[in-house]
Amino acid sequence: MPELAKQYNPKEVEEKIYQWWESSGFFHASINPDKAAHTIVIPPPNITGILHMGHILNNTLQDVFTRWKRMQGFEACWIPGTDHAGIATQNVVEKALRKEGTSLRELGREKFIDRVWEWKTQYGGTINKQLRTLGVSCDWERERFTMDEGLSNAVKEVFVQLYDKGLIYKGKYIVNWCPREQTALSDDEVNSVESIGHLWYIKYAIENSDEFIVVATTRPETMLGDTAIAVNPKDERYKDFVGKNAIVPIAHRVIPIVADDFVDPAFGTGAVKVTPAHDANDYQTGIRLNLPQIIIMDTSATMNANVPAKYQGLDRYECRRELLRDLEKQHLLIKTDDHFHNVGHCYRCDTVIEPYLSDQWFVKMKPLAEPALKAVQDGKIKFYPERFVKTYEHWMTNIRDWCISRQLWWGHRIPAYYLPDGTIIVARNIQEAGERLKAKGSRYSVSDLKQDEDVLDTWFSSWLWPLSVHDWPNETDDLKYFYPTDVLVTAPDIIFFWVARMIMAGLEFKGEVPFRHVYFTSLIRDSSGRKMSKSLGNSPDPIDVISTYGADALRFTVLFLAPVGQDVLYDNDKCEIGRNFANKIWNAARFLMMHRDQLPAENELTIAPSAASEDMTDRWIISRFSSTVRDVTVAMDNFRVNDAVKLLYDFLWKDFCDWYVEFVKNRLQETSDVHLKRTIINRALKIYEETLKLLHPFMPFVTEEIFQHLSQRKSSETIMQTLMPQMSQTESQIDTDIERQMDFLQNVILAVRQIRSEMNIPMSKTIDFVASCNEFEKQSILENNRNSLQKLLRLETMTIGIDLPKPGYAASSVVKGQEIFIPLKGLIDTGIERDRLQKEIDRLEGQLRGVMAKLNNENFVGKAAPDVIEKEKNKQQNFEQTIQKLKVNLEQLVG
RNA sequence: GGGCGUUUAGCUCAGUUGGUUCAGAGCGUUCGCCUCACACGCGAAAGGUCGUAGGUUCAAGUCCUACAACGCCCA
Repeated sequence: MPELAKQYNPKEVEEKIYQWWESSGFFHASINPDKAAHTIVIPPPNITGILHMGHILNNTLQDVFTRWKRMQGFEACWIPGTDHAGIATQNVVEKALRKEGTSLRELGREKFIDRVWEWKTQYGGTINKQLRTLGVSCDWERERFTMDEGLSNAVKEVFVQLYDKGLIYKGKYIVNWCPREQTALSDDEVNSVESIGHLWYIKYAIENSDEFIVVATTRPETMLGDTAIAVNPKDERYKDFVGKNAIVPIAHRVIPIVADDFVDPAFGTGAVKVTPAHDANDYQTGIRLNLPQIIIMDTSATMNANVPAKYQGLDRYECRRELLRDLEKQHLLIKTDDHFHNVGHCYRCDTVIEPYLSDQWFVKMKPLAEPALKAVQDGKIKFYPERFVKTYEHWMTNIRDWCISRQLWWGHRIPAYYLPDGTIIVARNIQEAGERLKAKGSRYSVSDLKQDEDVLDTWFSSWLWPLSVHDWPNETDDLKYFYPTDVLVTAPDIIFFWVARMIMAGLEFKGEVPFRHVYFTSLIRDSSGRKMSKSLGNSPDPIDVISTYGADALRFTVLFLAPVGQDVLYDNDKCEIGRNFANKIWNAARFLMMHRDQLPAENELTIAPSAASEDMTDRWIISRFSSTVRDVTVAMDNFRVNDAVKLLYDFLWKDFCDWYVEFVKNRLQETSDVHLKRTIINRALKIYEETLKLLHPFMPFVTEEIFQHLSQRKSSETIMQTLMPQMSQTESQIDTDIERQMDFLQNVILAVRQIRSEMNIPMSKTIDFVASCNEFEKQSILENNRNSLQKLLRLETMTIGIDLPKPGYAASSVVKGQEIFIPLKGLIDTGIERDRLQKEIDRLEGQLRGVMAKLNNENFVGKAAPDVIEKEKNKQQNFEQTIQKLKVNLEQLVG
């Protein structure tokens, strides 16, 4: 077997291993009646997207869950894929067309869509290639795309079902309009950003009078579409105005002054202009009061023919400037205040949203939301962290209808057909539309039908993802076996966009929740707590990080830094945590294998370690290992990945390397019996290999690489398909007695090291050791580990006994009631030792005071649980005895 | 304005049902080590009134109330 390099080098192993895994089909899951399924569907990234730090955490977690369950004996299936990202993708391709000097209108719908598909095959899905460098164990054979045929069928099916049930309707409605993307957006696709703007106070003349009424507005250009002025009915200032008419300045249109409760008398002047076609609130008022709706802009927010000629063709902001200038000239602009308000921006291109009146399709959400809310409240779906239930409840109880039409070409075309008379036929395809037409007894024929030009919101396909990846509405075997999924791992910012809607879809269309657990990931921020963003340039490229530190290091580090529900302050330097740990694991293997390979390779020497050859440290490490298996399993069952990672880190680094391996070294030196040597090393290797399995889901590459080196493997043998150590089988090996004994031994060693360090006794100088015990058990623990103590502490002589006489001039320590002395031979400054002892006495006396305060308190003795009182009494005794011993030692040092 | 979260060592954060020598870890700092797996390492140390003020309790980092600061979501 080739010797391992001194340092672990991820570059040499990761790509090679991944290719082997993937080409061997280790990631593939298929229906297996002997196993329970564990399914995860990936939150499909956008096909235009590239990997960023957020994906790293999210996908590492999904991989950890998948690998963990796979090694627990589940048929673990992780389904990858991408979504078609209507707006983003259309933008990218349009940009390319512009460069070529053409446009989508010039190409026409069909050719444009061909172009998008072409683009998709050539450039799309970069992210899935990048994800492989992270080591993800997705079943790539099952990769899906939201525009695939199967998924399109699901979309059409759902649209028709909901329409037939009356849950989809078309209506003229005020929507969030992005003038740049030229499409409607749903409420969730609008980011509201607090901005500094102005409040302009404008005078409107009262018809047939010299009076004026002053209104305040943040968007003066919309006055050209005003159809009323509204005041609060209780507002005394304007009582006399209600019922009169005002004249819109510039436009010279006569509009009524009306009373409506929604007007806040404290805002501005208490009189507001009403523009039903360009403001969501005004729209509602307009409906209530039956006001006309005047659309004054076209779809790119350019002023249209409904405004005075002077302003026609101007952009909304140019128009605003022009208009304000004109108002000022006419002395109609009274004042301008600075004003903070929230302005909606497009989540894709950040353009300011224009509320716009247009024909759109909507889903009625209330009937869908009710069962979805209940499923979470009843615990059929659990959220981690749990607090997101509140966020979910709030949104679900205040839900508004979902605008699902988008004025784009790239996406699922709305399966609605129009007759020349405006009748709408909704159908899965044109044939079905024809049948439905015939069933209606219409005088028209199929050739008269014209399909809706618009497409559906991308989320209208994403919300079906857990179903549609298995070709629902077909009741496929895969669907039966793999649905519902087990865990959804996602960022909390899409809880409304996606999580809530998937729950609705699962319940509505399949009658079953789509997943049982939802794990909301942390947000990755930079080291000063700012969100990572392209414009700030504070977002490291994960591919660079992986090539610098290794995928395992990055994975381990983000998990190590990411407790449930807390944001992660990330910096590339922090990857040293993971890199150093990978190297530590590597070197532990290197040590064990070097020793094993030094031994003659006789058959009889490969025998398994037996219980008879175990010493205390063996039993201790087995116990610690078993505790670790239990604690990690419990942590994983509760989705506390961060805990699991820390437990493994501590076990491997501290218990295994710092302590156990050190003892193993001494035991190997101590004996010349190769048989025994082999037994010792094999046992250590066995425990190490089992630990590697526990660690594999978190650091797949380094664990696989070492696993392959540990022994001769068959060509298809991979750690990822081994069975994880099971808590049920190891739990009985937890031995608190042994852990207690080992704790004593460790504390003796720590005490002597402390003396060495504080007395400045270098390791090159040997020292004498005297242990005066008052318990036979502790005496024999020391006796049984004479050799290890001697080597670890570099001891010249060792004297161990019961109630030994104190050496005259010695540093001392009390460990669990047992006295340890290091004779100083007069060479060392006793002042340091005196200070050290005094400090320890002071500390213990402080503790003792605390204990005594409790024990002297009648209330405590009267009310606390008996076992708690007992413990306090024990503490008192221990403290008193230890202090007593330390004091005697201190006095001796003075004398 | 409504909701949610955070506040513990210089920094980043654990601390799950109130009670174990409970005040912890990693990084950083200081001191000592090239100890034959690892300097991406080994050994040791210093460092905190647990945001503030009340309350509940025999007992509060932990539970309750108010307040403050910071952050996120919604309006």
